[in-house]
Amino acid sequence: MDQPSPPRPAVMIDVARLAGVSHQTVSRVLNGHPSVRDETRERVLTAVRQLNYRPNALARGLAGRRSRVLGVVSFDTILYGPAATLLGVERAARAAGYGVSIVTLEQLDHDGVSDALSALAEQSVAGVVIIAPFTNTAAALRSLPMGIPAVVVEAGASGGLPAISVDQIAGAELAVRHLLEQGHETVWHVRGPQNWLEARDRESAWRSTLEAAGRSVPPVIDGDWSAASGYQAGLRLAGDPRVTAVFCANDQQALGLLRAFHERGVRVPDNVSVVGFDDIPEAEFMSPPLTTIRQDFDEVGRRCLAMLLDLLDSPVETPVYPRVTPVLVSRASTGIRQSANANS
Amino acid sequence: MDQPSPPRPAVMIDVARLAGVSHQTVSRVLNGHPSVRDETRERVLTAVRQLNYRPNALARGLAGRRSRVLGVVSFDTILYGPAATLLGVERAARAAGYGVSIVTLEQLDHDGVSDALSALAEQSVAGVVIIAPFTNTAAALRSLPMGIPAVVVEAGASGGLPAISVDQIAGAELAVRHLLEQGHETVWHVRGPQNWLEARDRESAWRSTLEAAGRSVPPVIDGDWSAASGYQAGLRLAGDPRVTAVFCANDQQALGLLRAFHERGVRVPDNVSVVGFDDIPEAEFMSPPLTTIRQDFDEVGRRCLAMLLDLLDSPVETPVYPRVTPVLVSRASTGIRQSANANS
DNA sequence: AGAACGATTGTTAACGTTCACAGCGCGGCT
DNA sequence: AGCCGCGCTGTGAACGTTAACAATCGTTCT
Repeated sequence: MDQPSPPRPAVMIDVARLAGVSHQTVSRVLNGHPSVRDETRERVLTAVRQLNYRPNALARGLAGRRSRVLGVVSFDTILYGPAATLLGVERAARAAGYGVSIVTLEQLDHDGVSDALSALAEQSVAGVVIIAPFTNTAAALRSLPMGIPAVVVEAGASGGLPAISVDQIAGAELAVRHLLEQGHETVWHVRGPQNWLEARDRESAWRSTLEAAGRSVPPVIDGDWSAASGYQAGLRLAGDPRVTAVFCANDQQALGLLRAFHERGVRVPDNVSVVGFDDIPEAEFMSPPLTTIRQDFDEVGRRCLAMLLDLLDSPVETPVYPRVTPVLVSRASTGIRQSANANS
Repeated sequence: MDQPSPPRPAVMIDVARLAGVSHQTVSRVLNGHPSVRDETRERVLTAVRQLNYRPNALARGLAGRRSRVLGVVSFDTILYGPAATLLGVERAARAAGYGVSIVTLEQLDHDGVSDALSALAEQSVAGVVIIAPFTNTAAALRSLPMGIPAVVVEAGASGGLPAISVDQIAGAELAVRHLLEQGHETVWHVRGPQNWLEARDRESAWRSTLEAAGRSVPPVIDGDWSAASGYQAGLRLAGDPRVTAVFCANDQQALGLLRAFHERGVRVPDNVSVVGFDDIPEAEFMSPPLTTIRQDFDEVGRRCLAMLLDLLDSPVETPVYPRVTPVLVSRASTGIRQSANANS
């Protein structure tokens, strides 16, 4: 009788019939194959619109080799860094006509990464972006017998896998130099969790920058990215008169540190200057507003995708992309150190 | 010659051959069909392990009807709420054996939602979770001629679509009551962006709770979730002696507000009490630690998924799930109001 | 003029799985 | 004895697309 809007969505053969061509011609038009007459192409496209036809990605993936879907393996998508990177990748992927499937890791060991990758392989994703900047991710990846093209975010020397990274070394240098230039004798450091590569890079750059400037290197304080750990570090540092400048491995830790200082009557930046890392949206509104290192995660996402697409085209050579350079955002939590230089 | 590890992954027919059965029997074993002899099942499973066989999700989706992949339409995955919900949904989905494809909305209008849903439909997802709590999402959804089962997070009366939501009304009531109980004459409100349903709910609950208690309702202050907008609001409220208690629509706004108060010498909670909403991880370490309303996003994610799976089983009746109840987390930003009540 | 060529289109066979149905062997019932 | 039914297994045909090859037509080269 009537089917004003067919309950079953149109498929390629329907379009072909309506346009009076074969299904293969429709396929050619959709994939931009050159040898199709303009008049035919028009006819097909009209039919496509008329039926509101959308090609079935599953069938596409099955028949062809590529699946227009990328996988993303992430860790804690509530953390600012991973979340921002994920968003960047997703945007870039969508712009390039790819869908994005995500898997968040529960455990960080070899099996965790392996399971995640298997799950994605099952969906036959065309490629994978791994946002899991752990020291042991590299090892896990190396031993993976997978044929899927993959790029890694922030994984340092990750077993030969192509990687995109923000230049953590440069960032930490910016932070330490900024503090030294303001007249501080040295800079203390609240580092991030040791199984994160970024944390290690920041710590070692902090150390080497101090050494290069001929300053003493104070003992490092442990942290785990959380504001709570920064708070603990703050309580520990608050009593120490030698502490005039602190570089926190991320902004949340800096927040906790500021809180502890505030409680203990340590004034920032009058008594102690503080620098964070990331430039989370809240940094500008902390008490006082936090000087920090900004990373362009959107750019990271874009480059990741560009790299992955390069890799899909020519799987032989691994493209090399430059590191993304972070910048210093100077706010009220750091100030010129008045005379009274350190102890004496 | 030799193929110690075949370059091409094994498929079902390979398993069948190795186990000495037909491909269909393999399929039955994999899908838990009851009528397979135990001995046969064992033989098949052994072959599966031996070949490291993983079923191809694309082929599965094409042949059967279901595709073991769920779609998630989200908005700003850097915001705490959406990010946490996304994580919750992903975890629950993975536990149920589903993959998750995400699409983040760029624009909030009808076309945006429509495009996102089309993109997911193309991948023939089994169902969709929509984390896009906008006032006009509802309208966009209603006019969507889609056959995909969908559940919506926080969408209030969203055109008959099944929805999971945190009880915003109850949350806002908790906040306002808490402040009134501490002796405040009334409570001011910095609301969220007007196109978010949650913002509207919180505002109207704030209003009605005040009215129910017979208190005057001060003019509402605009905000947009950002700390920056909270800061602006804070500057505006700081000079006003009538302001003794403020309920911010989210924690970021509260952060900005606290910053503005701090700058203007308004002490919290001595002069003004502040309550936020969400209980972001940073809330505990603000200056002072923020009293706020905690939402259990993990629970939201779990229920979302349970609901969607129910819906997949029986598409006829829309299951009804209770709202998730938020709780008050009392911290130092609110305190008992000392005598000196309001102005005069 | 004959043949070979390029442009355009159609035909058939994959891709790897599930679904629908047909078979087989065995026990219990009439 | 024959028949039905049940537990188990196999066979063929989908699903919707792309890849590989064949076919047709008008043109150009020798």
